[in-house]
Amino acid sequence: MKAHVQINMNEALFIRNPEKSELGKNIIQHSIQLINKTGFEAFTFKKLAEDIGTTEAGIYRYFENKHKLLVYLTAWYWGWLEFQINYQTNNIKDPNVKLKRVIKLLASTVNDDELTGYVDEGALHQIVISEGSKAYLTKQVGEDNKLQFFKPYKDLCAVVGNIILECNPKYKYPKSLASTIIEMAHFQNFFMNNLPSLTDFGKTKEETEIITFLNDLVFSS
Amino acid sequence: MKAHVQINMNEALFIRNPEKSELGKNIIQHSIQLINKTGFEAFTFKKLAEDIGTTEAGIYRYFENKHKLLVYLTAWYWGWLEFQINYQTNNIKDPNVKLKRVIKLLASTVNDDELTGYVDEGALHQIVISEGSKAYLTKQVGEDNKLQFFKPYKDLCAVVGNIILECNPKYKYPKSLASTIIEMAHFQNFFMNNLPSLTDFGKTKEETEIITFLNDLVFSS
DNA sequence: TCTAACAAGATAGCATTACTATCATAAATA
DNA sequence: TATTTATGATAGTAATGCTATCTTGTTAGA
Repeated sequence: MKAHVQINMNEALFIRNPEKSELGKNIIQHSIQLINKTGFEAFTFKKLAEDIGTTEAGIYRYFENKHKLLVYLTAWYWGWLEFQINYQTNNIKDPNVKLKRVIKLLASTVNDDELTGYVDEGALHQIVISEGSKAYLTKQVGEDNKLQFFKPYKDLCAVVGNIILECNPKYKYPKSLASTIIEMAHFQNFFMNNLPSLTDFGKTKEETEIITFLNDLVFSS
Repeated sequence: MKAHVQINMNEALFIRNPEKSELGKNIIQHSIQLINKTGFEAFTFKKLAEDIGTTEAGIYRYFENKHKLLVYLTAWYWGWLEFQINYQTNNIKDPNVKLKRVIKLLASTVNDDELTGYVDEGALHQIVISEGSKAYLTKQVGEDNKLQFFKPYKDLCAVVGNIILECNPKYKYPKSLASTIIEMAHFQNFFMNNLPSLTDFGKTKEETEIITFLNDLVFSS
């Protein structure tokens, strides 16, 4: 029997837990595909319902609105990524090697994780790149934060920040550097593919170059 | 007579040039305040029209939709900032001093520029921090880019990238480092004020600390 | 096994958003 | 003076973002 990876989700993000029903899992699965395809602005619950073969009202029984769904998806992704990082670095002693490994995980294309059935991590990774910031770049960020919606993201930053401190206990800005590399792993990827002149990787479009850039940035600091 | 700073705007961003009429200037001025107050999602042309005392149709004669207006505002900001940077660094010889100056300009609260009448740069700076990324994080980024909507942003990155190269001609990632510091000047500010645990400045909330962080990041690279 | 609870489908409806169109009027210009 | 042009006033329409209700099928408890 295969191990089942279960991401612990904040209850306030949904009305009914989507993990616990077929319709719920369909909502997650199809919303990832649809957001990816149309972009978050053009994405509506009506289209999603049509896609799934249910009704708009059906979706609203799970999520209050599309913003909460986006926050759910990104939170799930950060939770999953932290698990990946812990899993893939837990036997590494050298903090420098560890940090390199983390950067690689942050900046690499994600392959679909078989252990998580209905979630397509590759597509979700694309959503986090293109739409992720919209989860917190809102006027309600304060309230959302009080409800702990961004805890998985903050936890991940804390994990990365601590590895940075292990590498250099005197470094003064571990948290800011952690959020910088996490954001930049995604932004440089977006720029490389969409606004290439903002990067130095526009020609090759190789994410290994992003990794090298981030390594250089981090290890000279 | 005072010099008049005029930012050269892409004609494809508007239907009628807002700089050339009272209503147009009102649209710019009031949209900056309203987007700042309500956030871009809740901002509508109807509310803006009520604010100004005109009609929705009146706004549509200037801008096709609110996305174009946002792109216009951010493009204006980048154009203005590049002018500021050129103006405030043109007599500096030492590229290191120059780069420090640029970082300071990028990460400091903007005071309203008297030379630009109807534009409140301070408020606009806040919009660029909170909403700026939404101008390009869309599905139409490719088309918008073909129409040169992001030229002012790219030009600014190029300017910063060149200063980086002056400091260290061997550095391999000047453009990526430039876009990183520009983005981070804004993101660290947003995080500091809204998700403070993602930064190391949450307690003091001093933007001087962001500047120190960015300087450290850049000059160790 | 009967029944209550619940999930989901079906349908309706409503306020707001995101526009487009038309007509009248006032101001600028030729 | 005639005419273009900008604005205001008003209307209308499709899509969006919900909420409500009613029904049916499924599940779980008594």
